Amino acid sequence: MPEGHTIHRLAKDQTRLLVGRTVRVTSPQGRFADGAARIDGTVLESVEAYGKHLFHWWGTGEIGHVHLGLFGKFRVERSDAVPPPAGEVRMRMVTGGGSEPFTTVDLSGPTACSIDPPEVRAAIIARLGPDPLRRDAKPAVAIERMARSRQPIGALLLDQSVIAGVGNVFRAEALFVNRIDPRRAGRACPEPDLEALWRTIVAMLRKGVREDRIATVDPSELALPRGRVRRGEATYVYHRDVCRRCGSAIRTVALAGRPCWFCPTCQPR
DNA sequence: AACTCATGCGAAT
DNA sequence: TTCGCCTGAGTTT
Repeated sequence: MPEGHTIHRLAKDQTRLLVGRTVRVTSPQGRFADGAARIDGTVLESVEAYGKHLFHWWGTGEIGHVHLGLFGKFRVERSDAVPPPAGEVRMRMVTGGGSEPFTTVDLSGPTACSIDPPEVRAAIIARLGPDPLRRDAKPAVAIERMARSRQPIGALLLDQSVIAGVGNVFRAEALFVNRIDPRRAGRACPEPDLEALWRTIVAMLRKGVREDRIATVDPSELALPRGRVRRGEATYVYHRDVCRRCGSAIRTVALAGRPCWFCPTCQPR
C-alpha cells in the first residue's frame, strides 16, 4: 500500500516505537546482513519520511534508506518472546525485553534497504520534488514545473521529481476531484487549477496518513466501513468500472507507463 | 498447486 | 516502451 501517506505513517509509528532506543538490527533472510551488522545495537535517533522514501538516522551517523517499491511491507509485533520470522524478512528491528515486551518491526520485499553515509540521503532528496506532507514543502516549485510542461498532467503527477509521494491511486483520484482530464498537458491547465490540485493532494495524503489507508471518497457521498476497504470501494475512479458521480463507464489511459483511471464525462478534454 | 495481481521504479531496448 | 526485481494475498485450476 505504499504511496507517500504510507511512508509518513510508518515514520510516525516507528518514531513512537523505536526512536531513542537501542535497537537490535538483523537480517533473518540474509540479504541485508552486512548493513544490519553496521548499526546493530546502536540508538535510533529519528525516522524521516520524504515522498516514498523512509530514512532511519542511526547513532553511528549513518542513515538507513528504505524504499518499499510495489511489494514492500512492515509488520509490527509486540510479544513476550521475539517471534520467528514469518516469510522473507529483509530487516528486523527489535527493542524491549527484560521487564517490558519485545517490539519487533519486520521489513519484507523492499526495493531498497541500505545503510549509507548522509550524502546518499541528500542526493536522493535532491532529485525529489516537494513532498505535500512535509512542512518544508514549497508548492510553487511543483506548480511551476507542471505549468511549464508539455507532458500530460497524469504523467507529471507520477514523476517524483515534480511531486514526491503521489502514486497511481492518488493521481487518479486527485484529477477526478478537480475534473481534469489526465491527458491534458500541464501547461494547458490554468494555474488556479494546479493550485487546487496541490491542495487536494495535500488533503488526500493527510487523510491517508490519519486513516492509514486510501479512502478518497467524501464521507457525505458514502458511508465507509471503518476497517480495510476493498479495491475500488472507497475511490471515485481508481479500479472502478462505473463513475460514482455520473454513472459513465470509467476508462483508463496509460500515462507514465501505468493505467490512469478517469471519467470521460466528469473530466472532459 | 498454479496462477494473477498489486498503491514502484530504474535499467535495458 | 518493455523488462526485471522484490513478496504475499487472493483467485483459479
